[in-house]
Amino acid sequence: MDIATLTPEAQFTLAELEAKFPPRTLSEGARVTRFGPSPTGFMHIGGLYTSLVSRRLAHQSGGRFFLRIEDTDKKREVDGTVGLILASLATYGLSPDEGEIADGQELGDYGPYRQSERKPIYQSCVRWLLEQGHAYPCFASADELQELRDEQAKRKVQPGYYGSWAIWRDKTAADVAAALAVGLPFTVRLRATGTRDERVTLPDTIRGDLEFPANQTDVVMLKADGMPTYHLAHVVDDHFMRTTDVIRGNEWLASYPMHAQMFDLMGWAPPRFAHISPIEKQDGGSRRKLSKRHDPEASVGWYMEAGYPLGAVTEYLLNLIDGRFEEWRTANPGVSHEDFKIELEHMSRSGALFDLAKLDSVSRDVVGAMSAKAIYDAALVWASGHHPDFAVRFAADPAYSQAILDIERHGERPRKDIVRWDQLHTDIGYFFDDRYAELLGEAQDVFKALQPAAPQGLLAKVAAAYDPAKDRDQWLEWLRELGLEFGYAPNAKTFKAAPDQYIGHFGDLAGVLRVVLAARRNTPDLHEMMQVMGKDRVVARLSAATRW
RNA sequence: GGCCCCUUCGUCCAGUGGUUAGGACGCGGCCCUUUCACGGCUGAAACACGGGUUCGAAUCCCGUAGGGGUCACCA
Repeated sequence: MDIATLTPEAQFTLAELEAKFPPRTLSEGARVTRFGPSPTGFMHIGGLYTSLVSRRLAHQSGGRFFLRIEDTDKKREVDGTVGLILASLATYGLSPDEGEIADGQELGDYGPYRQSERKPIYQSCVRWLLEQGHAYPCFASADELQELRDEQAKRKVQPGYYGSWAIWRDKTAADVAAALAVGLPFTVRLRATGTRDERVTLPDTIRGDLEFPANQTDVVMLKADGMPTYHLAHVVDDHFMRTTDVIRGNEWLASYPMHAQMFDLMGWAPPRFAHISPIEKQDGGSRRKLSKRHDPEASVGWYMEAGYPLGAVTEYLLNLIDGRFEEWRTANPGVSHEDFKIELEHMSRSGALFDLAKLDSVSRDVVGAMSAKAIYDAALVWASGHHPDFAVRFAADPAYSQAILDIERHGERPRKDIVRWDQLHTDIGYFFDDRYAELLGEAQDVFKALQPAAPQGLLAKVAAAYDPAKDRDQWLEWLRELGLEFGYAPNAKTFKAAPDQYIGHFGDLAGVLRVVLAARRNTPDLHEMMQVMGKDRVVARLSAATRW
């Protein structure tokens, strides 16, 4: 049998490949990690999660994090996905050190970083395995394989291509030559070496030692189109790309024995493995993986659209990765989350349930720690892409917009009322005159509902006497006295003690001013709000309201 | 079904033989207060179950149950 015809694209000897992709020269303890998405349409939050773990681990150890596009299944590939993956990673500050960084542009010496462009490498390795007798061609058709499985199901034996079920495993060279001669399509399979009672141990960084039966399945390594399966590609790539730590989803746990066997047959030392549990979602009585079909929040794009601050998503994920993050964050407020060192050993073995309420809470804290300028910049970027109307208003007067965001945000206990950028246009819209005008009708209804606790005369007086130079306490005191003249109790307690002697209390008065100035009853501190609005705007709104 | 993984408040984590089982989010109450937000105090809320081992078990062992994964020429 002519092995060369089975691997037509093989070009290298193993020694040549070793020389081409030499071990990396990195400091002791440096980890090389990777993210290997397949471009099938979107970027899953789990991919961001895994990338975050991998990149952190590499960088905090002085190593490297690379991106490898696992596009060996051309049928499933969706155009544009690579761009989406690159953009998602970049957005969250997770761009790789190596690999594809832009359309057609690659960084690093261990490429190409698209598996579809590495066929010669895979086939070279397979050729070697064929030569050693560790692999063989299989001409079984899809139908034949199906019959095999049906038969196995009928006899209630392990399904799969193994042992005596592996019909092409021990065919003669003549049989192979004959099949080849009639142009039958074929795959190349591993000649499994595992015996019945043999066990293999996986020293998992997160889970500790795990034991499995040794692999006995003659798994496909090369598909009929000459592309590698995940199994072969993983082994070959992580060897020649010199990965030290494979961090992947726990759905790969079961196939570890195959991988271990392939590393062994190739004569390579396997990397360290860490199998992480996927983020799950409550579904009725049970939990399941976040799915693209049913859960919009499974997509990284969802968080971008919803206007979650980038740091909020990252910090929430960091919480799931390492429970000590929260404690660290409390002890180090305002410090970049980049400074937190994760430890795989602290990752939970069970899958975490995605909790939106917790994300929101983390987001509140993240935004709370941001400066008005930082919030402005981030929110404007978001608005430009997702809420153009607001973006225009917001960008018109940056100083004004930032002053708005700075209200009650500069002290020891900043406001924590912002969760996502998309709430901004409703929360602070009234500061902008055009938006305020739109809200006026509703505000007047509320105002009227407040009658008789809304004396226009009082508004006129406030407008006439408004002096921005007065500090908060002075102004409040002044207003309190004015309110008293108009029948407002100085505080709720006094009012409650004698409700029939007053038309309301100071809080009601403040409420009236809020409705007039902001077209809503919930606003930040009145005094500070008025300061930011400026005297002209305040007086104009108050004066106009005397005619409501 | 075989193999494998997982199991502490609703959720995310602490806890590695002796704790009133701790924190965070969420929820309730109280306080602060010009509304909202913040903040403070406080409450309800968990060791899946059954056997062992031990003076003593959330912690160790064995079962059981439940959940999840995997058994493709998909990754």
